[in-house]
Amino acid sequence: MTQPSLSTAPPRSDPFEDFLCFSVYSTGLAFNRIYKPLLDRLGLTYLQYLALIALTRRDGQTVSELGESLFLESNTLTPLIKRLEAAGFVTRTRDSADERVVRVTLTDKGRETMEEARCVPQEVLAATGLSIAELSRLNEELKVLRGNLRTSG
Amino acid sequence: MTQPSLSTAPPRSDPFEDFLCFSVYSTGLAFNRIYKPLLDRLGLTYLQYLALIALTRRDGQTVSELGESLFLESNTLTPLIKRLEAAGFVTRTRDSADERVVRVTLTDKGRETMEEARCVPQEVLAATGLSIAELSRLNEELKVLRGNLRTSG
DNA sequence: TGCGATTAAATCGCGTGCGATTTATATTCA
DNA sequence: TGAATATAAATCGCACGCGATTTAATCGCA
Repeated sequence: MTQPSLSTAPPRSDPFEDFLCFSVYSTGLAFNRIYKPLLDRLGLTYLQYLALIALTRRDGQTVSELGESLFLESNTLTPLIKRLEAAGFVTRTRDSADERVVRVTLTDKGRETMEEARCVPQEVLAATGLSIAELSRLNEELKVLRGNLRTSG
Repeated sequence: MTQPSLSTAPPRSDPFEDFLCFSVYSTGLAFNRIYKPLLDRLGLTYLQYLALIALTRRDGQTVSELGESLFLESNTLTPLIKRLEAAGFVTRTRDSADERVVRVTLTDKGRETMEEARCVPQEVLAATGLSIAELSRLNEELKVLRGNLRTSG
């Protein structure tokens, strides 16, 4: 044997090939990298964009209600919403009927910015390179997986 | 009409139902929440665990090589690896042939900890509630999606 | 009524991710 | 050789996520 065996060489292939969790994780990173330049123009981060989508669907939600949609809690959302408020996208007001509750409301600027963001989903869709049917099926499978992970946790 | 129309009521259902990017994002969060208690016992975060897996497959990798596996760069990896070093899991050494390069090597403690982590994948697998076939198919689909996102970015 | 329990948000500290820049080393090629 | 270029890590600042705790308001019930 004048050549070192290829089969004993240290593996240089993807060590996470078979790790579903890593595929989910790294696909999330990849999505973020697609969104970033699109949202930078609007002065939004991905999570801020999600929060504004939720408020566009239903304005005046409480921090907890937003958290149920986003699967996040006040330790993450309170600073996020304060940054959205500081940037002029939303206002935060204590509920007069229950002073513990903070309601988050879109400003005109917030609504206008979400109008400008109308084209974002199409651009992201194109970047996935998948058909609507494929995307839809993958989405359903992930929602099942997420549900399973959440109930077993 | 004595009752307000249901169809005009503000939607209270999941506003991200049809967002694949959100399913990926939130499934990633859900995975992290499954891993956290399992890895806390070992004194590792999820990303640290991934880095040690990569090193277990091939020890002595450079920061850049690790980055290729993890889809991350030195701005994320350098602090990560320094924390792993401070915790005694790895050593960092400048490559004598090229002093720009830093090689990361598992310590005995690092190898022992990864031995203790052997059972982690099974526990996560169980938490997914999916069959091996389903997991494998989903994994392949996500890898295609990730590849598409990366080439279009 | 009042006081203990509950609830909603906020706060704090730490570990990612990442754009932008900097530092140190190696390479290139006139 | 040596100055310009390229490359590998490191550094910096900011925005998440989240466990743990705190603060403030409401509820429950004797």
